[in-house]
Amino acid sequence: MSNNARFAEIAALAGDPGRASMLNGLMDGRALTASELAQLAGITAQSASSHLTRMTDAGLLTVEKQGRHRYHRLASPAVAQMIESIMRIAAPEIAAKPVRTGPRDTALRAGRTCYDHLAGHLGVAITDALIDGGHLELGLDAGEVTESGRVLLARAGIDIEAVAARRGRILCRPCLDWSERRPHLAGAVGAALCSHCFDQGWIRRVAGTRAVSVTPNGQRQLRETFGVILA
Amino acid sequence: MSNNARFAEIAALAGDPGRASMLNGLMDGRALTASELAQLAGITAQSASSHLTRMTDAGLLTVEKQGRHRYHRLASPAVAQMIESIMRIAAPEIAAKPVRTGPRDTALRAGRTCYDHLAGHLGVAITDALIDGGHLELGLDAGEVTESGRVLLARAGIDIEAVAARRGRILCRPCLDWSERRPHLAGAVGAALCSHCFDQGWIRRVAGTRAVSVTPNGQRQLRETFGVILA
DNA sequence: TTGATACTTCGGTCGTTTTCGAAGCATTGT
DNA sequence: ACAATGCTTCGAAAACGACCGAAGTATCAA
Repeated sequence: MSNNARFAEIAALAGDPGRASMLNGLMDGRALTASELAQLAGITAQSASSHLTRMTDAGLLTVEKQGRHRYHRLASPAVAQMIESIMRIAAPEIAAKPVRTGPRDTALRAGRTCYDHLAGHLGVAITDALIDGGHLELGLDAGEVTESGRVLLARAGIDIEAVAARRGRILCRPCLDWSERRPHLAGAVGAALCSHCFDQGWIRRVAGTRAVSVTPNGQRQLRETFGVILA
Repeated sequence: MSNNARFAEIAALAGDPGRASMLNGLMDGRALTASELAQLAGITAQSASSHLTRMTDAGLLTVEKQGRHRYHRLASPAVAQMIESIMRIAAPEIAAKPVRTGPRDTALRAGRTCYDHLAGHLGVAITDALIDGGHLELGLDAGEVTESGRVLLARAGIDIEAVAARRGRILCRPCLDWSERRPHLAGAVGAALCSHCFDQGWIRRVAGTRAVSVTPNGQRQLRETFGVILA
């Protein structure tokens, strides 16, 4: 098949409302069952099954069989990035929201994961705190960790250089998933920060949901390390 | 309309073979007439017209009326990036090609523009030369200009800081358009470099095509400034 | 073994979309 | 004014794909 035909095929897969719902539902990086995805998209299990097969065959999803459940997840970060880039066009009002840089109410009411990094108020609060502290600079479609940010992250135990070496180079970018109306830190650095928070026990998944809760220790650490202020 | 519906609508627009052809045909950043796009996609003018209207309405394209021609171009770099991110999924074998870092044959047979930066052998040769010289580091999905690269570009008259300030921050990334089988420098730095080459008269558009030719002076400058070796 | 749950496959209907011929506008050139 | 060119609108035919009911397979729990 020609490259152009494959291009159209991939885009067409994302271009059905039902499949689009599923893809966006998987944007938090977790694996969902076929039934959950069917319900999410508001279609029957039969239809969902067909859609999921097609998306898996095309390399958009991977599936993991576990008992009588089949867990589906996005096949790669590249797929998540594709979804986000489409969303950027579809919902420009989100992308247009400026990254605020002054101090503000960082109420930490809800946190969630978004593919591989932190989103929700938690994600926004951490991102804001890093920016306020001069550790991070985030533009409309790219970002950079400052020298002080490197020091800070290194002191917290996150090896930016290792992250950079594994991926292409440092990849820092704003994420615009639309449950949050403000950009928050994604990319390799966002992912590293997220897994570090889990590893340190600062945050925990709320069982059965995509939400994360901040542990008491996590609240203290986030405040002391990154200056994240809790409401 | 819900965000999800808009998402699906945008993706579906890219998901038709004819429209996909047109979008990819516009990836070099130039404006093409409706007839040219129709021919490119292999469809009649009527069909093309309908497609172009829809894509323009959806914000994917902008149109400029000039006499009895209507010139269509991608509406924004964000659209180009969306197209590229879809292509990344559709043609993974291109993305998987490693960025070569050793010295090599930098035959400079053909150059073209790709949306807003240089592609073709010219784009690849410049990118390679920058990497070889330690001025640029380019990974799978992000890149960075090194300190020596900043000095080099500044000496050549390209103000990286100004570029960075205009866009979010420095945005350096590999581009994977599929006429070239190797990544080349895109992003804000790639765009700045490209326009600088035009401004300095190092390269010129070949009338009526998307190709650029390197002027004799350009060949000398590129060799002396960036170490680009011409075959 | 029996029944329930999770999911897939089959088959047919129905709505959407793409397509192009034909006709209609607008602009340019003579 | 008239014809030619570039493009759009209209209308109808054809193709495609999404959908769900029904039936089939696999796993789990008694």
